[in-house]
Amino acid sequence: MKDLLNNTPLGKASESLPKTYDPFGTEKHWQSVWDKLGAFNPSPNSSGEAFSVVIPPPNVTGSLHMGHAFNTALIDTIVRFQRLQGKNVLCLPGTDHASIAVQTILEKQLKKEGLSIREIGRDAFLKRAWEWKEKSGGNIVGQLRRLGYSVDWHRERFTMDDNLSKAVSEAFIRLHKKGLIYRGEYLVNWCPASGSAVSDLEVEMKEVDGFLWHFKYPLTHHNSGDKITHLEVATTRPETMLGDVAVAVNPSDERYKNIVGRSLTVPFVNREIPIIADDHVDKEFGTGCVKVTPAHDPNDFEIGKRHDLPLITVINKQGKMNSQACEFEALDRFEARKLIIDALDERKLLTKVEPYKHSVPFSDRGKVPVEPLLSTQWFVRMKPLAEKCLDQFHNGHPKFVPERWGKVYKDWLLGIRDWCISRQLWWGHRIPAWFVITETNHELTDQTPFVVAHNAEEALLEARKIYGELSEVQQDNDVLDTWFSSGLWPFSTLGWPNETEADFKRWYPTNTLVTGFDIIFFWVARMTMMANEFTGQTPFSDVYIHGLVRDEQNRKMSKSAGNGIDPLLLIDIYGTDALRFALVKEVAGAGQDIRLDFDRQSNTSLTVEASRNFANKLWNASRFALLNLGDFSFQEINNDFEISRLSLSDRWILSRLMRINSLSVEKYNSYALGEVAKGLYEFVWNDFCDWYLELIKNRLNISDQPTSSELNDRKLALMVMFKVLREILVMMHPLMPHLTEELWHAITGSPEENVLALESWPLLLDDFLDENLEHSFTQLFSAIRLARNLRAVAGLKPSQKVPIQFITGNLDLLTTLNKSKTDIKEMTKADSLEIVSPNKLTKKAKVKALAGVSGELEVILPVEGLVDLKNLQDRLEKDLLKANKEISTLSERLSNKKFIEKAPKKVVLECKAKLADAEAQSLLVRQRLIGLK
RNA sequence: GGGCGAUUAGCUCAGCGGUAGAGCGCCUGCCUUACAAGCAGGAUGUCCCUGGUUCGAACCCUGGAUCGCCCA
Repeated sequence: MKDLLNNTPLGKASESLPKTYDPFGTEKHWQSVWDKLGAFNPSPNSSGEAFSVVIPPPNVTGSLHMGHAFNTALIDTIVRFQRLQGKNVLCLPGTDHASIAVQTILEKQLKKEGLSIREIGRDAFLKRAWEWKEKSGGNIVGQLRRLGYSVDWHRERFTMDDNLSKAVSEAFIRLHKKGLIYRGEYLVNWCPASGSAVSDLEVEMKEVDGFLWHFKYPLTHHNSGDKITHLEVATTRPETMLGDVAVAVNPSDERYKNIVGRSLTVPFVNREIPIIADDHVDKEFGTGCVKVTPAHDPNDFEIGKRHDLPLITVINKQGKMNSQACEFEALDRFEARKLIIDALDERKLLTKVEPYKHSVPFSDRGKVPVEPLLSTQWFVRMKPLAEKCLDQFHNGHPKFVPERWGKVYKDWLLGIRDWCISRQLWWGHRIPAWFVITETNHELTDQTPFVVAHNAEEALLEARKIYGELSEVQQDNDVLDTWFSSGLWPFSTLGWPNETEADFKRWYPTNTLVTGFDIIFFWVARMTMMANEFTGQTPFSDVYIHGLVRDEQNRKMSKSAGNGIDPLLLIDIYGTDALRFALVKEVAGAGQDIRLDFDRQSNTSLTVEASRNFANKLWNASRFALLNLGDFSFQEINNDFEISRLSLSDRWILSRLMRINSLSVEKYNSYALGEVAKGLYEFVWNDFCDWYLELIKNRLNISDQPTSSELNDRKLALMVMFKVLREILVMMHPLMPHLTEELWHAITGSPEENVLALESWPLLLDDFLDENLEHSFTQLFSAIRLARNLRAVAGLKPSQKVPIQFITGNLDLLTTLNKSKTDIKEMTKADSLEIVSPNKLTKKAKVKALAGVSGELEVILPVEGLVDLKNLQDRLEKDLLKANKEISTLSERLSNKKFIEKAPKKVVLECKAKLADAEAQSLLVRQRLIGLK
């Protein structure tokens, strides 16, 4: 760009911009300039109020999807705005190791090669994982860069970096010391596909069509007086019957009152089990008898605890029946189900099979039903952590936008449950606990004691201190839930546990967290809990929750559903700024999901195309400015102008400019980014391009021998145009960073190293605000539209010049129109223009002139015979109908006494004014219609 | 079962007490030397239904319908 400008003769910038905006070279160019300048690498020592954001780290699972692009667009818009506000902004990027997801991918790859992780071993597997991380992480970083993300790449973090891993072990150790981490045998959600426990949050309930099987358990001992010989139970999972340890009934259930305490015999395993009474049993459901399998069902587990029942596991970690399952041993759980049904049927114990819709817990990642399984795992005691957050929340920390998500957050904290943090995986942070195996004869059992430490040496020292010099230790094989490290993200990335780090001191706590509502529990709440525990502060003041990107059929875009759209595909077609603008503009105020249209046949999106067109509009407005610059230097034109010499239209556009400035600041600050985008879109396209640029064309396009006053006015118009344009570019910059940066340099001549990204937000000058003037211009514009409409209705050629008369009895309007006579003439292609009040009209148009009416304004085009007047007549009749309808509704309202009494005066007056307008219009239209006949 | 959200023009969505708006699409004219990725003009709505509050309801409140999400 710079070269083009310098090479043009006479320092003219004209004709240096191509006709359409080509985003591709521009984007690459400015991204590298920003990089080179270190524009987004703040120093903690710089002045300015601190503003910081940590980005939600994408998983290193391959590549980004539209959701990331959306999140990125929002965050980058916010931080770029804050930079323009003069703040010392840190936006810190990074990626997440995503234990389960990555390990799943790698295991699939191994399988293709005919290998398994057991075969290649832990070290070789981890080597592969790191290779994968390098590749995927690099890919993701490349994608984020193409989005124009103004983050500090020098501070890029990965959750398994040394420092962050140290933070993880430190956090674990501290929690353990406080007694908030414990090891226990509990029913966990076992995912047979990934071979690991998963947390409650990683389980998704799905409605499935299944069956409810009813079958009988016979009483073990018959008494002669027994009316009942057996109890009937119902279940959706018959295979668990082998692990049944009781049948429960409601204590108030008359049907079974007498046999509580007796026992039943479980078929196949021939186990004698008690009939117990428990309040939680629903008398109405099925037969009112519930089989109890504490080792395989969370509800039964609770019943088991209450009644001190044994736990019998019958399904193993591979999802197969174990040795407790007698003849069904080694069968897959679903296979066993079938055979057990058959066997029950054979023994005449099966009484009923009914189709039944029920919820089945599925593993998020493995996409298979999870198996509630008894196992020893690590847990975090969450209640104390949650309580701190609830306290903070009551004091307004963090603030949720939109507010309603705060309630979701709070409710979850109120019902908090302990968090299973161990995962039977290899990729991730290995649990910093070492078992003192010498205490249990070199075997790892649930009784083996352990020590918690930062590393093996420390662990060994600790163990020997407690258990004697001969102790040997062995580290726990499992890794931590990925969210454990994500929970530390806002402070581990800034240097914690070293709280004296400059970054930590300068930028913690952070300001805004921007993320989707789907991870409020997973991530947001985990971060607030960890942060309150370890730093004593809520890690961000605001949480801006946005919706999800959905596809054209309203489905959530996801890789697994295969309906994701690669953001780069759209970027390649329309450019980054177009995509970003489209995403931000679609944001609803209330954090709704956004739907992005996309034609998979042609790879096109009308929404993004509209934004691309807007980018082009802005491009061409700048091009227009440059083409008119003539011999002026940028310096001359960018100077302050004399306010007293401004034309009405100058004052008008400056008033509009100030209005959009203040509106934008307000909306940016309240995260109403979509409204900022819409507001600027309208201002640029309608006010600036459609009206202002059109209005000044005749001032710019002066004669060959201009007078000095013409020359001065031309310069003034240029100065105003350039000022408005410059400020538009600053305000638009957070939304379309590349385009605006390019145009900024083009229209200011700034050297490359003075980037718009680091400019200051334009001053808001209240003196320019002029509400009355804006109102006058609204009237002026409708007058022009009226004339144009008349031309169109009459079928006049756009180029055809005609005489035009404006007639109005409204003095204000008359003044307004008279002041802008030249403009009106230009905008309506009038060869002569008369603006008069009705009584000044010398000779009434006797010819069958074209006439249009709007309110108190009449427009007359005295051209006879050029057109068929039928069209015009229809038009007028329609206007009349409309006016009369308005008259009737308005007069009805005004005749309502209560309305006059109770409605605000202002409303009543408005109503009267409107009625007067409508009556005037009706009268004028009728006169015109008569005139036509 | 509990909670949340949505329902407005053909499509995607704004508006949230004072006679319905935008973009896209559609119709009619225009290659008017910034932009055809454009310009000018135009058409289009029981604002899901139902009661109620109010002088006045798309907007607030009852109840309901449909769709979607979260939690159990």
